[in-house]
Amino acid sequence: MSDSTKKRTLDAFFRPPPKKARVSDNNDLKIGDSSTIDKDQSIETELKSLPSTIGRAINDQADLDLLYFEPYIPKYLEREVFQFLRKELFFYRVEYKIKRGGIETDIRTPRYTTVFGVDETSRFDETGEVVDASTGRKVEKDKNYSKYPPRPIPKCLDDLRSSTEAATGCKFNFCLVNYYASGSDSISYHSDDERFLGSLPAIASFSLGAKRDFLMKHKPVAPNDNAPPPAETKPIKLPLASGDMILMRGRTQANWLHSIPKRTGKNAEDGGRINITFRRAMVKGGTENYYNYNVGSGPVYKWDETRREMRLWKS
DNA sequence: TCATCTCCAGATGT
DNA sequence: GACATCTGGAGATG
Repeated sequence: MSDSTKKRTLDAFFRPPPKKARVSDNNDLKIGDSSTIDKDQSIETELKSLPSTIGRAINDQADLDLLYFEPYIPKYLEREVFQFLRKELFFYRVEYKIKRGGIETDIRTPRYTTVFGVDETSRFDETGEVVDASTGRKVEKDKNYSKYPPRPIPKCLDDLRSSTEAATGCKFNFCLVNYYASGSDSISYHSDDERFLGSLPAIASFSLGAKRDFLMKHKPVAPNDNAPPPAETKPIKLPLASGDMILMRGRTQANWLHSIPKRTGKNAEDGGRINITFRRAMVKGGTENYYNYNVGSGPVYKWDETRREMRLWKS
C-alpha cells in the first residue's frame, strides 16, 4: 500500500478525496465483496444521508425513553468506520489504586477511552483554540481547562455528530469513545446523570465492531408511605450490533442504569467493540470531569495492526 | 473538619 | 456462564 489515502488523517476521513484515489487501487477502502461503487465519494454522501433506518421508540416502561436505530450506520460503511477509528485514535486506560482490606490494589479501568469536545460555555475557533462561546475571546488559564486542554472533535466524528443532531433534534458538544478489546472489558451499571449535563439529558450511543449486550434496569425506588407503589419494571437486554445507535433521553438517565457486562467462553474473544457517545455538557466543570476520567494522566495506547492489539504508544 | 453520599470494579453468591 | 448482590476505598458534597 503506497497510495495517498493510507496517510489520510482522522480529519480527512470523510472529506472528498483527490479524484484519482479510487477504491479500485486502495486496499484500505475495500470492504468485503461490496460493490464497485466509488467508496470515497459515497462515504460523504452516505454520511449526510444517515441514518439508514428510522428509529424505533422504546418507551413502554416507567421513566424509559429510548430511540433505537438498527442500524444507523449502514452495513457497507460500518466496518470501515470501525477499523478507521480503531486505527487512528489514541486511547487511554485510566488507572488508579484502591485499598481493599488494607491491601493496595491496582485498578485498570476495564476499557480504553478517549474524549473530545468542550462544554457549552466555550467553543473552538478555526485554529482549534478554546474561545468564549458568547464573546469569542480566548479562554485563558481557566482551572477547568488547564489540566487537560480541550480538544476539538475530529472531522469524521464531528460529521457523525452533525448527522445525529439532525436525526434526533438534540444538540451535542462532547464525544466520548470507548474501546472494549474483549469480553473481559466492561462497564458496570451506572447512569450518565452527571449534574453538568443538566436535567433530562439526551445521549446518543453508537456501537461499532463486535456485538455486545447492553443491559438496562430501573434504579431501586425507595419505599414511600405517602405514594402508591411504583409500576413494575423489567430489565432490558439489547444485543447492540455494529452500526446501531441508541438514543437515551427524557427521564431515562435519572431513573435507569445501564451496563456492558463482561463475557466469557466463546464470546470472550469478539474482535473488539467501539462505543461512541455524544452528549451536551453545560458548564466548564463537565469538561474537566470528562477529560479527567476518560483521558487521565496514564499511558497512551494505539492500535497495532500487525499484532492486532492495543500497544503502549511511544512518541 | 466531619459525616454522609455516590461511584464503580472486583469478589462472591445463586 | 450469566448476572445479581455485596464490599469498601476514594472523592464529592454540604
